[in-house]
Amino acid sequence: MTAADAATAPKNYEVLAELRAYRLAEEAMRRRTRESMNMGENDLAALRFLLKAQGDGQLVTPGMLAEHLGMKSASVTVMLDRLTKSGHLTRMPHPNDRRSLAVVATPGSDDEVRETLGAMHTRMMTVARRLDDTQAQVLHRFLHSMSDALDDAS
Amino acid sequence: MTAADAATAPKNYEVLAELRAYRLAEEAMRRRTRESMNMGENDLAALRFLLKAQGDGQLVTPGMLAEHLGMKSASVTVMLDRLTKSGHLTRMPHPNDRRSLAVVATPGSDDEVRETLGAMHTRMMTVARRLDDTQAQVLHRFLHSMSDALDDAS
DNA sequence: ATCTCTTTACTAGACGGGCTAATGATCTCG
DNA sequence: CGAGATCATTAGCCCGTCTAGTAAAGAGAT
Repeated sequence: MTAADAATAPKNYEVLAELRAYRLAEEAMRRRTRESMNMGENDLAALRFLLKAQGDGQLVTPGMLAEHLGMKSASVTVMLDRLTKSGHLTRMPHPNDRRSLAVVATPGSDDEVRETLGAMHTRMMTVARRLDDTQAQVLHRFLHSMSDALDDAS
Repeated sequence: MTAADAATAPKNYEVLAELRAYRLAEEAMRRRTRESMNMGENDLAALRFLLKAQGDGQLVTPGMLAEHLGMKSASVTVMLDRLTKSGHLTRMPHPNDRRSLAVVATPGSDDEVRETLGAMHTRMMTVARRLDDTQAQVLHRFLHSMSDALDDAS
């Protein structure tokens, strides 16, 4: 494959197609994960957000989840019901504000996510670490430019 | 910020974060588009698929849409109802198979999509075209490796 | 030619997951 | 203390998908 690649110089306009292919691969991975864990897009995102915050020793409230996921506080309530019933998290009293509450992930869900996503993340990290400074620079510029191109207030 | 960037060589492990940032930008763009056109994810994807096929002079049937979008034929029927009512497409008799039908986009929807997505696509194309062969090669390898990393049957 | 199997889109009914509006509890500040 | 803001929750709705079942039409065998 590398021999063929070296022979056929990759045309720059093909990069867009490859970027699209990458996006498709990522979406497929997300779908697999969701299906294997029997939960929706937002449920999984909430769990990831929760685990990350928890790892940083931060307290998460339903309101924070609502803001981060871009959904209404009412919908978050129902989502928490769902995730509580499935045993992924627990509602705990908020230490300072008695109106609010602290959302904490159960130990099991922590393991589950790490197990599912950990290996993949390691593989991606490995790819990234192999880059030398020049290559990292190319990617840095490219990704930034592409992000800007998407922002339409360019 | 750009001055700081030039001074601080981008570390390779930051590339993952930048890739993530790109994904977020893309998702945001998609959401904006959907909201500005008042339609869901699949509706828009169907329209894009339809316009592309139509541009290639190809006939599109509901069954093809079902396969491409990964949804059931029944759901496609309802989607077609929706998109027909919103004036984005029309059902026409299939020339050969009287069981089936041809889905065609209305001229207005063609313009609408091109207008919304065209400028952005041009900007992305411009970024891609600026790459020299070496840079294209770096991106080529990186995107492929990342896609592989996601495929978990590495 | 007709009988059978397959394919195609459609209808009906259910469900999941989001939204809005309204409510009760609690905090905050004049 | 009292008025208004803020937090999670509940109730009721809607949208978009799914499964199951149906009618119409093509394809192939005898």
